[in-house]
Amino acid sequence: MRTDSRLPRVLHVLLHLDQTEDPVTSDQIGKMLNTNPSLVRRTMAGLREAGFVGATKGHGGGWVLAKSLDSISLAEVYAALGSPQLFAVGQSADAPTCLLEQAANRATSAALKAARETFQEKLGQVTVADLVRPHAQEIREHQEKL
Amino acid sequence: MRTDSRLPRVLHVLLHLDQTEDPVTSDQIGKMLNTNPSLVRRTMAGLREAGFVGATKGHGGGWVLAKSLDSISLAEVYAALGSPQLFAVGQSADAPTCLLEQAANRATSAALKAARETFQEKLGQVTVADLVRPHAQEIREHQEKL
DNA sequence: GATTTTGTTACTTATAAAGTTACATATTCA
DNA sequence: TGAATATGTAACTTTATAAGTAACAAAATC
Repeated sequence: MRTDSRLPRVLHVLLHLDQTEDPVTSDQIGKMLNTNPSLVRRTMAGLREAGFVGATKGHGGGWVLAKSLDSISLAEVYAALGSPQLFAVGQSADAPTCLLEQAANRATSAALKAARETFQEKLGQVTVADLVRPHAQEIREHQEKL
Repeated sequence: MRTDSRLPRVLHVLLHLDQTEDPVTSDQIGKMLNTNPSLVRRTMAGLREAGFVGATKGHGGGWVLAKSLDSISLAEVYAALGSPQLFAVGQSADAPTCLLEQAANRATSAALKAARETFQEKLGQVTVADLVRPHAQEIREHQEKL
């Protein structure tokens, strides 16, 4: 598959939405992301369902933030996108009968699982608001060590 | 892209090669992996170049182990495959000019980088021989904590 | 010299996100 | 009310990459 760039893209959108009071149309967002409005609507749908943004139709309509960015973690954004497949690497078969193949799959899965947990942890430690507050995360991590 | 299953596949092959003295042909391996010999040769090429296996041509030829499996870590196997792209998720663009997009990419990359490090660490802690020695890894990890 | 087997190139297929098109539905404005 | 603006959504095409396939030269064995 092509690399899935939805996570950074919607983060980008959320940060922009935070900079204005007015609704931003899918067309405007599409120009920001260098893509088209239909894809924007499709991608943003998950965020709407999660209650992070609202969309209104008609004149003066568009997308607005429905929640403060400091109350949304990156992990929640990823989940709102449907927790897309994280890895390009995976197991060899679903239910191999060969014990050696099972062992190979177990080892691969164990490493991927650990990596996924790290990914989720990292995303969970950061809010969308943190992204535009450089050093905010470092400070937070420093606090955790005390 | 389709899910890359080369890592578990070659691990599977290495474990099988360890169970016999005789060379195993690409055709036989292909049947094991439910694929064809050409793909086997292409996939195994990296392991040959890394010195993990040897291949001989002609009658009675095929693939043999060239190194003990307890001296090969999973990380080395992964590297021998060319360190294939690990993630299906990635950044939005190569060099965005928008600062907010840069921030979104940084956050995404940071989480992926941490996940990759975990993945590599996990692979580095296990040898191929460990895979068929259940509990061996748990014991090793337990030792590390002392 | 016939057979077997690897090494390698070139091409096709499969998969999932991205991208595109189209249109129904809802809202606003004149 | 009717025109214009937007979303919501379905259907389709494009793109990227591993997997899969075919073909054949080179090398080794019988």
